[in-house]
Amino acid sequence: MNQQTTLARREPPALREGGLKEPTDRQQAVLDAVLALMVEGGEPTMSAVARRASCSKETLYKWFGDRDGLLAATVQWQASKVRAGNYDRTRLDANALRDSLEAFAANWLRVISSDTSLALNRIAIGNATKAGDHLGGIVLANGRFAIGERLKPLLEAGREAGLLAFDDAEEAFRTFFGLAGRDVQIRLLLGDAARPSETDIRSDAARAARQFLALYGAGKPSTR
Amino acid sequence: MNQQTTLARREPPALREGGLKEPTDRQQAVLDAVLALMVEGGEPTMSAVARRASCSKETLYKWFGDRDGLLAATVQWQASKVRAGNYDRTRLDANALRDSLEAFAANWLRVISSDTSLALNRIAIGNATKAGDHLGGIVLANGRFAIGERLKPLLEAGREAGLLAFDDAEEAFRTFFGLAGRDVQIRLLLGDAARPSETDIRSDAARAARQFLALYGAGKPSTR
DNA sequence: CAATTGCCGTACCGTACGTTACGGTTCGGC
DNA sequence: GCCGAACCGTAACGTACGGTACGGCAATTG
Repeated sequence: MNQQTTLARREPPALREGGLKEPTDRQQAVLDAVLALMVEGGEPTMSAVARRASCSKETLYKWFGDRDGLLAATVQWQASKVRAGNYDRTRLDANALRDSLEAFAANWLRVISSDTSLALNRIAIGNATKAGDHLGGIVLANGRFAIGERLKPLLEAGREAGLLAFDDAEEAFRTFFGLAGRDVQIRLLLGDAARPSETDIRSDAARAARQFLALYGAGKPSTR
Repeated sequence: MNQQTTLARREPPALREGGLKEPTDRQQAVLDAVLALMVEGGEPTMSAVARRASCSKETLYKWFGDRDGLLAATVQWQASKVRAGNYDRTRLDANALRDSLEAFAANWLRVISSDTSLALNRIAIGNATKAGDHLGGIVLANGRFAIGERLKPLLEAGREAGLLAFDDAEEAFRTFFGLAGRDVQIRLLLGDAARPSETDIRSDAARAARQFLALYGAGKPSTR
C-alpha cells in the first residue's frame, strides 16, 4: 500500500530492485540489443548499447539505474522468454514417462548450447566474484533451479504411478541433470567448438532417459 | 646471430608463446601471487600483481610479454601442480575397480570445488569470447581432458578384466563425468554457496561409482 | 500556438588500468 | 674496486569506459 497509485499505463520509469515490472516494447528492444551485443562480444559497454539500440545513454540510466541494473534486467528478460514445456499430465505410462524425460533432456541441451545462454552464463560467471552481484543467482534460479522445479513433479508422478523408485526427488533430479548435461556446458563455456547438432541432442536425450530409467526405474527390467 | 650467446644459466628471459619453459623460482612466486589475487578478487591488475609479488611491472612485462601472457603462464603453472592420482595397475578385481572409480570421482569433485579451480575457470570463461584467447583451451586440456585420458585406461582395463561392458570409452567416460560432477561446477561458478564438504564428496563419489557400475557393469548383478 | 515532456545525439568528466620509461639498488664477474 | 645486467619502486602516458550534462527535436497537452 505504498506503490504508485496512478502510474497511468505509460511505462515504468525505472525497473530496478525487484525487477518485478514488465519492460515496455521500447525497453524490450533495448534489452534485445544488449543480448545481441553479449552474444557478439562479451560484456557490452553502455555506449555500445546506446548506439545499437539507437537510444541515448541518459535514457539507459533513467530506465535501468546503472550498468548492473541493465544487465540484471537483460538476464530476467531472457529468462522470461525461455519458460516452456511442461509435461503432459494425462496418462502416464512407461512410454509417456520416457518421452517426457527425453523431451526435458533435449530441451535442456538446446538451452545450454544456445548462443544467448552461453553469453549470459559467461557474463554471470565473470561477475560472480564482484560485490553485490545478483546475476549468478538470477541465472541459476531461471536455469538450473527452474528446470528442477518443473521436472520434479514428473518424477513424483512417475513414482506414484509405480514407474520410478527413489527416496529424494532432488537427488534423482540431480542425477538426471548429470546424465543429460554431462560435460557439455562447461566445455562450451570454455570455448570448446563442439556444439552438438540437433541429431546429437536427440540421441543424447534418448541415452540420458534410458540411463536414468535404468537407475531409477521400478521393477520392470525394460531398460538395458 | 641475434640472440644473446652467453645467457649463462640465469633464467629464461621470456616464457611466451608455447609456454614450454619452466618458470624459475622467482617467477613461480609471481605466478602464485597471481593465483592468490585471482582467488581473492577475480581478474587481477598488473599493478596489483607487482605489488603483491614485490616486483616491478617492467619485470612482469619482460618475463611474460603482456597481461595475456601472464594469465596463460598462471593457468599452466596451476595445471602443472594438479597432476596426480593414477590408479593401481595391479590386481584389478571388482572391488579395486570400484575403489579406483570412487577415488577418481572424489578427486575430481575436490578439484572443481577448490577456490583456485573456480577462480581460474571463471577467468578462462570470462575471456573465452575475446580474440586470440587460449585460456579456455588450456583449462580444458588440463582439467576435463586430462582426467579423461587418465580415467580411460582404467575403464579399458576393467573391460579387459570382464568387469565393464561398453563400446566407446569416451562415451563411458562422459557418463561417469556427468554422474560425478552433476551440477556442482556450474552452480559454484555462478556463485551458489553450496560448497560440498569432504563428507559430501565421499558419499557423492561412492554414489557415482555405484551408479556407473550399475550402467556399465558386466554380467554380475553386483550393483545396487 | 505556447509550454511541457520524453528522448536522441554528443560532448564531457573522473577514474581505472595496460603499458612504457626512468632513476636507484643489488649482485655476479673481471 | 669497477662494469653491466637484472630488478625494484614509481611516475607518467594513452585509452577505454561508467556516468553526467546539455542542446535540439518531435509529440503531447492545454
